[in-house]
Amino acid sequence: MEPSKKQILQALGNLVRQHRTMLGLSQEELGFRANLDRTYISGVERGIRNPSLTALVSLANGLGITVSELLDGLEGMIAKPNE
Amino acid sequence: MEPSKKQILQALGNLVRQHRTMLGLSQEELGFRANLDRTYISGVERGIRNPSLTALVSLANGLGITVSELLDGLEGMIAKPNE
DNA sequence: ATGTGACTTATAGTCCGTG
DNA sequence: ACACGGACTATAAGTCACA
Repeated sequence: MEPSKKQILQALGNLVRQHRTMLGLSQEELGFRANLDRTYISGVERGIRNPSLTALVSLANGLGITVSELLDGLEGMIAKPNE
Repeated sequence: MEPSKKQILQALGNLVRQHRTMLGLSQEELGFRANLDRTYISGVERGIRNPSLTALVSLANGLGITVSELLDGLEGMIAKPNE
């Protein structure tokens, strides 16, 4: 089964928020570190933004991790009804 | 030092091509598996496309790996003049 | 089988605000 | 500190014909 776009983006949002709060950062602070707009971070965490690879690298950078680390476990976070 | 957009996209292109050829797939076959146009795959491998997260997931899917696995080592592939 | 240029439509990403 | 919206510009998505 192909994961839906919505599922993918929500999984990303959860991962970003998880990492951000683990570091005790505000969305604003992460935005500053990642060179991305505050409202954009908000959109990513809410699962309504679909960042480009370069934006993902910026995000990971702001979180002090690699993009591979940021996305680790993403597919596993997607609910699989029956498999 | 912040990696440039060009460096990031070329690193991705190398990774995709690496994985694809390792599987003995043509761009066309990968395109079919990933539900992406053949010429889009070509653009990604040449580093002139900046795929969204959802496109990256499609690509990884077509390669039979996770998006984290696909992007593993990306930052390390970027030349670091002096560090 | 692939590289490439061109093209239209969708959306990434920014900036201004509000509660 | 964050969710959310409107409006905007830059760029990604997706496809095509041709070398």
